[in-house]
Amino acid sequence: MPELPEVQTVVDGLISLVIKKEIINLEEYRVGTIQNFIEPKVSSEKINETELRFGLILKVERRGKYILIYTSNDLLLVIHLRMTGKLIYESTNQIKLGKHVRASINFKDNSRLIFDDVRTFGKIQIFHKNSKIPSLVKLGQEPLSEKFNVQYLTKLLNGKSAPIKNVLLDQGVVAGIGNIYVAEILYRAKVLPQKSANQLEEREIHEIVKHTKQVLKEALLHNGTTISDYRNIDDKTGDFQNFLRVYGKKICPNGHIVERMKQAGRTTFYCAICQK
DNA sequence: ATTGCTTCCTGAGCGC
DNA sequence: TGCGCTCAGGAAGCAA
Repeated sequence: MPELPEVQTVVDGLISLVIKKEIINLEEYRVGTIQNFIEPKVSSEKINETELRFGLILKVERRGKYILIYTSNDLLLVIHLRMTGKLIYESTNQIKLGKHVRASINFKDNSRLIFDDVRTFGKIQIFHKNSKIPSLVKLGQEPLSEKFNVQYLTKLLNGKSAPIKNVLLDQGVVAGIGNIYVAEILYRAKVLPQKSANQLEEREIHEIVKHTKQVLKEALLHNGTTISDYRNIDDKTGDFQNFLRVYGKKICPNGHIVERMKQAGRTTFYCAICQK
C-alpha cells in the first residue's frame, strides 16, 4: 500500500537511476495497464503505445501518490501504484519477466523499468505535459508543504460531518495519506478516528497537522513502510513497519488493547484509551 | 454538496 | 491436499 513516503522513495530512486535515459518504447503485458490519452479517441483501432516517441526522461516528481515522469518529447507519464504496484529497475533486459509484470518502460541502453502489480489496479497513463489531468487537479495540498497548516485544514474540515479518518483519506483534502499513516497520525494526535471532522478543537487540528508532517518525515527517513508488497525501485523493502504504533498492532505503546473497526471500507486501528 | 457504498483484482490465510 | 470463504485496500463511479 504505497502512500506518500513509499511513493517518494520510489521517485528518489527513479531520479538517481533513469534521469536522461532515452525511452525506446513502452510494452504492455496486461491490457488496460497503459492508458494513452494522447491520440484522439475517434477510431476504434487499438492504440499501439509502442509507436509513441517519448525521448529522454527529463524530470521525475511526486504529487500525492502519483509518480510523474516528464520526457523531452513533451509527454508525461502518470503512474499510480495503487495497492500492489511496484516499479523495479533492471539494468538489463535479459531477465525473465515475473508472473505479475504488467508493463515495462524500455530504455535505449537495454535497461528497463518493470511495472509489476499483482492486483492489477495500478495504471500508467500517457498525457501531453501541459494537459489538465483530472485526478491531479482534484488533489489537496501536499502534507509536507507549508500550505498544509492549521488554517487550511480547519477550513476544509468546516461543515464536514464525516469521521476525521475518512476526511484525511480524501485526497482532495490532503494528498498522499493512506490507511496506514492515517492510523499512525490519529494515534499520535490522540484523536479518535470516528470523531466528526467538524467537532475537532483547534488544538486537535494543530496536533493532526503537526503529527502528519512528523510521521511522514520519519517514514521517509526509513524509506517507507513495507507490509507485504511495497518495494523500492531496487526491490528493497522499507523499514517504517518496525516503528508503527497502532496499524496492525494488538497492543499500543502504552500497553492498551488496540481496537479494530471498519471505516470507509477499510480497517481502522485505534486505541480507545489514548485517543479521545 | 456531502457521504458512503460498490467495484475493480489476486493471493494469503484460515477452517474443515 | 484442497476447497471455499474472508480479507487486504486507492480511487472512480454512483446513489441517496
